Amino acid sequence: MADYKSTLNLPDTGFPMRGNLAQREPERLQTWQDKNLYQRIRDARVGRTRYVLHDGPPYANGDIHIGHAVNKILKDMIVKSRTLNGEDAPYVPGWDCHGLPIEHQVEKKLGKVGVKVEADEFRRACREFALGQIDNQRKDFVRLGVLGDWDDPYLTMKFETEANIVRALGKIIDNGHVTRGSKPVHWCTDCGSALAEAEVEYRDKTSPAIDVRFPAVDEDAFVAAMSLEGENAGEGPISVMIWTTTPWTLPANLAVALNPADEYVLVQVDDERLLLAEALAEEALKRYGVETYHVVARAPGSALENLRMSHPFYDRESVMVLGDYVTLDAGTGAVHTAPGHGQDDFDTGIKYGLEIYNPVGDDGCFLPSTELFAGEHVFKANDHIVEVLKQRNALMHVEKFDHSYPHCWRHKTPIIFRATPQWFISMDKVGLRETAMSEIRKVRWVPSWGQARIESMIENRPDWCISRQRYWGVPITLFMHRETQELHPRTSELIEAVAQRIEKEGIQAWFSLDPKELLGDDIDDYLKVGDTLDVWFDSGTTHFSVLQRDPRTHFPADMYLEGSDQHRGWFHSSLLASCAMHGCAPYKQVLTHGFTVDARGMKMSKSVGNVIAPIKVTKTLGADILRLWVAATDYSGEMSISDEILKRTADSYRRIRNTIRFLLANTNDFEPAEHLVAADEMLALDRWIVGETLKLQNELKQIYDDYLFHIAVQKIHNFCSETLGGYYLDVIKDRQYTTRADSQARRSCQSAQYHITEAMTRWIAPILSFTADEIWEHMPGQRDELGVFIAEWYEGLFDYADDEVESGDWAAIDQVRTEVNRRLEVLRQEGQIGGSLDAEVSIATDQALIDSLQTVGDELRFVMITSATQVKPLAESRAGDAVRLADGNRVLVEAVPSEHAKCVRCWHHRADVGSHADHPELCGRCVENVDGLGEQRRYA
RNA sequence: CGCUUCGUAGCUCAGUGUGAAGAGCACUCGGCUGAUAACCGGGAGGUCAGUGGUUCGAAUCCACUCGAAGCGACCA
Repeated sequence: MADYKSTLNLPDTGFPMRGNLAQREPERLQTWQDKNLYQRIRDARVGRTRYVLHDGPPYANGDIHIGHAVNKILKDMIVKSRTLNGEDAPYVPGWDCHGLPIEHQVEKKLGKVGVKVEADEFRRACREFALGQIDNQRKDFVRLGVLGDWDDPYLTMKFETEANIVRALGKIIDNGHVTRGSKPVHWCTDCGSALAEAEVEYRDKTSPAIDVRFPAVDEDAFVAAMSLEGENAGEGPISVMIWTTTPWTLPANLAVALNPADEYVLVQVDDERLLLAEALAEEALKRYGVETYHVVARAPGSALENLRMSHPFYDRESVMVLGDYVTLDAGTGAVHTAPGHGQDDFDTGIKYGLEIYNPVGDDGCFLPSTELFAGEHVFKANDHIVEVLKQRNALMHVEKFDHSYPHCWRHKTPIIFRATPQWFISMDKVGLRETAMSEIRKVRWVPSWGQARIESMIENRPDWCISRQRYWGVPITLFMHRETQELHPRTSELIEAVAQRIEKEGIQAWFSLDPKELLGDDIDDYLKVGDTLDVWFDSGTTHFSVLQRDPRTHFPADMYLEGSDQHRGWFHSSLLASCAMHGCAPYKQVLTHGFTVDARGMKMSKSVGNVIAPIKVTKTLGADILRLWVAATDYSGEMSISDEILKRTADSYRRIRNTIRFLLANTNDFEPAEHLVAADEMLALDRWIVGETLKLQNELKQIYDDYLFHIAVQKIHNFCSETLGGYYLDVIKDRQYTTRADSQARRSCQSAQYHITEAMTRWIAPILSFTADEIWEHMPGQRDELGVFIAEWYEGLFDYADDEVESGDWAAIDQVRTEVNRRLEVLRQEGQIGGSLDAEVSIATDQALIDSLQTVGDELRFVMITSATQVKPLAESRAGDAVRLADGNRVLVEAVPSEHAKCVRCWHHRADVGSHADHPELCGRCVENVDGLGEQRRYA
């Protein structure tokens, strides 16, 4: 047998089947860095429409986890898809550098400030620590294939940024939003300092639960407010019963709160009358050991507002107030209220104009002015207070009570709520809430429920407390009058003077500042504020410190993109700060992604052991697999990840990779400049596939514009599997391999494959960045060494239009193909044929379909990948066995093994095999292709 | 406990009022050996979380239940 294999044009490529990503991606990263890829993309897009995705700064502490990876990869995909659109989409990464968690880390090493280390040195250590963390995170972000200005990120601790944070505060003060006031904060008496929410953990604690009498000042007023049950209102002193688990807050009591909607009853017990919530009366009285009682009057809580009681052991009054937060879970339905010791109590206090009274000092002991309990530590005072209540006959009952109670996460000791002076950004003083609410409506929220979420938060939130009593933070650079507590009249000017110093020396400039330098003679009257700013203020003002200052960006940003928790975090703080400074939102669009969970939808936690580390994935499967997972997952909800999911992702990666590999292998000898066949000279099927490619490309443009990456992945993958693998590429193999290398028949399908490769490589570039860049190097033709990332959407595709074979005809042919395959499978199972070329088929169908099938004439057999294909009217066959297709046509496929000899070259079974003396094993077509001018094809 | 979001084949996702629920992957059976640790074909697989309702008709709208996640509350 002659060797005809060498006369075939078989696929050949240096593009490997397996990506070996874990090993080869780092090498590719190095080349990107060597050629300064990011900067050169910037240069290439100068003057184009700019699209600024402003990076939400991750906190500079700890290794990156899968959530970081999702966030950065999504950002990168958006930036790259905008670049693909031809836009100038810079990416300036950032880090959030100040704040508590870093202080904790440094404290672990150096010890507490003021004890083992001076504040100045401590801050230096914090700065150094943050820098190390940034380097560590940066290398991991880069490894994920995220392109950005990694050499010059923005850091909230850069001197310049620190100065601008201070200026931002100045601007908000100038605009009249900043106020000073008291606020109850979590206070650890062991730390001697306020705790952030994150430092609080809830643990079980046993407390004394006491029921206390609050005697009515004016009994008649009570009776008058209520409706009588019987003939009279009973007799004896009236007491409102309260229940509390924190006796030590009673010295600060100023009110008793009732639920306005609940029903309260006045109960006659022996010779006194008690006020209780009706729903809790029986249980409470049982607790007091009361057996006989009767209700003498009742009223809803709302009727009792503003009535007055005597404080149980002080000579002052306590007022009846109303609060929706009062519940009937436990107690008496009447809540002892100390505005200085609780959030609800504080809010109520503000509402009723009560003093925010706090008799407790920093050390957790009652202030010297506190009657009866001066100097006692609050928790130790509990017993004393119970004792006093007993003496005054105010105590009705006492028992042990187990409940969950806030504790300091470091000391594991119970903490207290305590009002302290703080700085606030007022929500309503100058209409900040209103501005923010109206700005929210101008922003595009993706998904749309993000809007409702942030609206409800802005609507309900209290004033923003921006002061912290910390070391590692941007200082609140204010001078306050010692007597009047007023800000210095030259505050604006002073802030700018301080900012200029911070610009040169960092925040330490403020802490080291001798106020005299700035204040001169005012020094005696003014106090230098020692508080630092809430870290959310740092990141919340990056629209000012970065977007408005950095020439690489602009304000407002086109996009903020973070996890859904940031509606309370960065989206929120940025909106408020921007509205307070500029009166508008800092972003045009906000995109939210969900959290990563495991295969069962459970959140990842170290203790459960279901954590997947992104860097581990890059080291095993490669960053492109992780990127593909991010892209393929619908980020609007929870994002599941597990080993199986990653394995499936790797499978679908291989499908895409191999499809492109085949395209490259088939165009190995193709030089577009020389061989590209003009559209109107290409075969119909080849023009058709280019048209399909264009259709998909147009869909993808829209899909990328809508940030629906998971839809893009589905479509691209489906295109590879179905349209290409299962149809087009399968059909053209014969022509690709067997026609003459330089024939129009072959160059035509190579041209189509070339167009597809050009287009598809760009499609996947935002997602499979490493792979797309690798493909680019193997693609035919001369191309830019900057690779795929500089490319814009491929313009070489064209619509399909044909007078003979219409688009609908191809669709019809494809439908029939499925029926042919079904029939061939039966023969195969019966052992009658192996490959489909062993068979000859006969298609009996309705006239409409016959017309479609015959548009491609004899070449139908190539489309069906059979040795012979015949079409005939259904009437000439057993019409009853026909199946009905989706379009209504009936079709019956008959198939038999071909009786003809098999051509050793093209494997078709043809009658003319052996008819040529020089090539006894070949069919006529192959003889023509080997020795003659080559066969002509028109359609397929 | 409250608010918000989500729950479609083993996996990732389409479908959001009307033809008997779709795709790819995985699985399974088979083919090819000229994409070969690749490729092609056939097949099986779902009471659309559950229950009840609105409707001629619901995976799709409403209510409740269960499960998950985020945020908040955990308080007297």
